[in-house]
Amino acid sequence: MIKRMIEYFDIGQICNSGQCFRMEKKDENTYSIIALDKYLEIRQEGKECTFFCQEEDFENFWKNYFDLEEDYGAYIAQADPEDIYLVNAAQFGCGIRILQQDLWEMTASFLISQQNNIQRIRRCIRNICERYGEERVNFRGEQYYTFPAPKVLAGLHEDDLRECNLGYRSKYVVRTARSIVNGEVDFKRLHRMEYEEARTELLKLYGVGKKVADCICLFGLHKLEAFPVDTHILQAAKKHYGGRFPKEKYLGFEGVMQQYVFYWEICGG
DNA sequence: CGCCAGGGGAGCT
DNA sequence: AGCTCCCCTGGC
Repeated sequence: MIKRMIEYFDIGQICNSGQCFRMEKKDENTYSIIALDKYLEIRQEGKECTFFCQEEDFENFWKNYFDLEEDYGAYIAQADPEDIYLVNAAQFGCGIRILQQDLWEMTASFLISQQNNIQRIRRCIRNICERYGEERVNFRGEQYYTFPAPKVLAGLHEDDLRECNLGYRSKYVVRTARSIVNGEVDFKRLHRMEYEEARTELLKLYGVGKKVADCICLFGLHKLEAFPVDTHILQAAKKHYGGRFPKEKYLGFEGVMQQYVFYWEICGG
């Protein structure tokens, strides 16, 4: 059990920000998270966070996962003070962090996300994990499941994933898994690429367009300059910016600002 | 029952 | 860059 006082961290906001589909609210102050083969519970009261895990896992994994070394207050402070909308949005979502999640899981998750709502995305992913992931047991003695590796999903038929409620998106996931297994796209090399190059590489995957590629860059490769444009961001841009968000003001951390706008649009107002 | 929207994408012009 | 068509579920 690890206790820390953390600034600009709100596990509830992170859970609702739509970047992680394997985080659940257990009760008012407690959330559970599954990442790789690890299970964590966090309790938060104000700035005081309790991580229910071993010191070693916290230092070697979760600290990085939650991007705790990064100063998000510094990002928020750079919001243009004349941009009242953005200043308010950043304040409203000031506890959000860009999680450092698994590249393959993010790729599959955001393939599933298209023309889909967050609740059903969660259910799709839970179905896939329960059916094709590996079983583990948490510290409470409860079972949980890992996200299946590319080679597992590559061996499936499209209809197998339709049974997981993916609908027409199942062919995207199966074909992409095969592209990774047969080496058409080298996932290990993506981590060493700059944003633009990684994005171009991801766009080669069947079912990955600009929006999904940027989500993968932001959440799976931690490229903070990636700025996914979806329907909500587009609506906000029309309402408040005459059509296009001024992301050139935020070079290098465009994606952080995107999250504040997105979170405001789905949870604010 | 029909309609429509949910963090789009492919394929074409 | 903009258009059409594609296409699955759940809510109304």
